[in-house]
Amino acid sequence: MTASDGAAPDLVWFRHDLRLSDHAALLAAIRSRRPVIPVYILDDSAGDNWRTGCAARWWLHRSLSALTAALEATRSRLILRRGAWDDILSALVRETGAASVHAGRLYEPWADAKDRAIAAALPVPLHLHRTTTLFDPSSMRTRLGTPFTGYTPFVRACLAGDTPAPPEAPPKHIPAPATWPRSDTLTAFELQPSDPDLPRALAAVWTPGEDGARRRLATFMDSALDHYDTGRARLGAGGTSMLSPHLRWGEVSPATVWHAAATAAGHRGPGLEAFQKEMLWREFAIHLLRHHPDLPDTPLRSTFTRFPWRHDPDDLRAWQEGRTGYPIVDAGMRQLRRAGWMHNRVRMIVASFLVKHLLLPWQDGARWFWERLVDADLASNSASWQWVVGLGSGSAPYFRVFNPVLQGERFDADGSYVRQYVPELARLPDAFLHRPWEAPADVLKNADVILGETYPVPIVNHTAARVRALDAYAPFGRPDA
DNA sequence: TGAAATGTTGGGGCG
DNA sequence: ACGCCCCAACATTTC
Repeated sequence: MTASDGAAPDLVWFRHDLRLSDHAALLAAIRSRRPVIPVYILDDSAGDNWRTGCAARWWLHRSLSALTAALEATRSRLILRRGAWDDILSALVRETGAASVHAGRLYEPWADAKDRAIAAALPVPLHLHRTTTLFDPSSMRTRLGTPFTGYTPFVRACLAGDTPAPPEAPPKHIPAPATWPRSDTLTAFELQPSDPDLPRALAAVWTPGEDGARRRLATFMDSALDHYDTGRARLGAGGTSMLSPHLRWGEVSPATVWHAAATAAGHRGPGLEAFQKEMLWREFAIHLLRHHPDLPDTPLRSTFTRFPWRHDPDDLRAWQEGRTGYPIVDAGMRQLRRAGWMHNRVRMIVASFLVKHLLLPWQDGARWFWERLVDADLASNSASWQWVVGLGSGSAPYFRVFNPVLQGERFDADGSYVRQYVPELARLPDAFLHRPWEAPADVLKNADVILGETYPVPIVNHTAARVRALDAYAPFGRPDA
């Protein structure tokens, strides 16, 4: 028997912070010197109409499994429950006689009201901690006291303030309660995708959980960080950190990543600076969502609610399934389906293609990404789509239309990315890989490509689509006009 | 974190 | 030697 046995426990409610290291809520509970009961509650109604997508649910399943194992290694447990957050928490407090609840704060539009309601309903205090961001997205303000609208001033403010606090080590010991409440099984969460092939494809790329995150971070530090400023343009694996899903689920804290990078980059070079600025895009998106609750659905420029989006289910489906006839677009969309992830450069290319070449609503693209990305995050996803359409201040101007051929040739010059995800084009020579419709008949024949049969003819002509997009967007003008 | 059209410059071929 | 044209390379502007 330890001193803590029999005392009222604290609940540590895990949400978007599925880790033991640098976890402010967990550490606060341990410092209270009470027994700790770690809890995860699956509430499918919590995200309003943004229920966790299928790829992200796969990730969550694996991450919860990893967190359970990590807690059991410290002789603790993870209590799983399915149901409404407030109901389950009230029940758990009642069952366990908990003295308080500690959790990481969320910044989604619905989170505040929900947490306030929970706090009001609970007979014990709900303590919220910052576990998912480097800076506090609520308190950051311009000199005028207004929220930031542009990325650059936001970055200046981040870098002018105190550097993020260094991460804290994981607890060596998590005091256990005398008795554990009952737990659902992970299987009962029904997080596995209906497509039986998806888990194998995802598992080939990803290792969800804190250990997987730590390995991914270490690999990135060793191999790519120093040249990140130029190397991230490479579309094949190895140029980027691929930490986004680990950060999304909080398997590693942003402070851990930030400080690891700053320490590992032996010389403070452009690689480190570029990487930290990417992390600040993530913070900026959270800041934006914090102050624009309708960011996921509603254009930041209200005039765009009247934009004449086309409605063409066939074109939308061709885009989703990666058969637009533009190899770089199709490669990206197929990487999304197979790996639950896409290189950021390609996200911009395919997004531009949807909203410019096809004139289809960005909300449809955002929804598809939401369903298919393992790193699907409401803030980053929404902000990025708005950025591509040209809706935020400082975002892409309306006349910026990516040419998928030039982008492919510039960033996938050796064709390895397209060949990996569009294997039916693999035997085309580099000169025609990104423009198969221009290949002479004998070149196509030698590569076993039959346009319109083994690979689609482009669903739109680039030049015509570009003109159409410029005509459609011009009346809506510049983003900051 | 564009692309395409248009403008400018300078070298080389050629009559 | 000269003017002319072509065109690549680069810069500027326009969408």
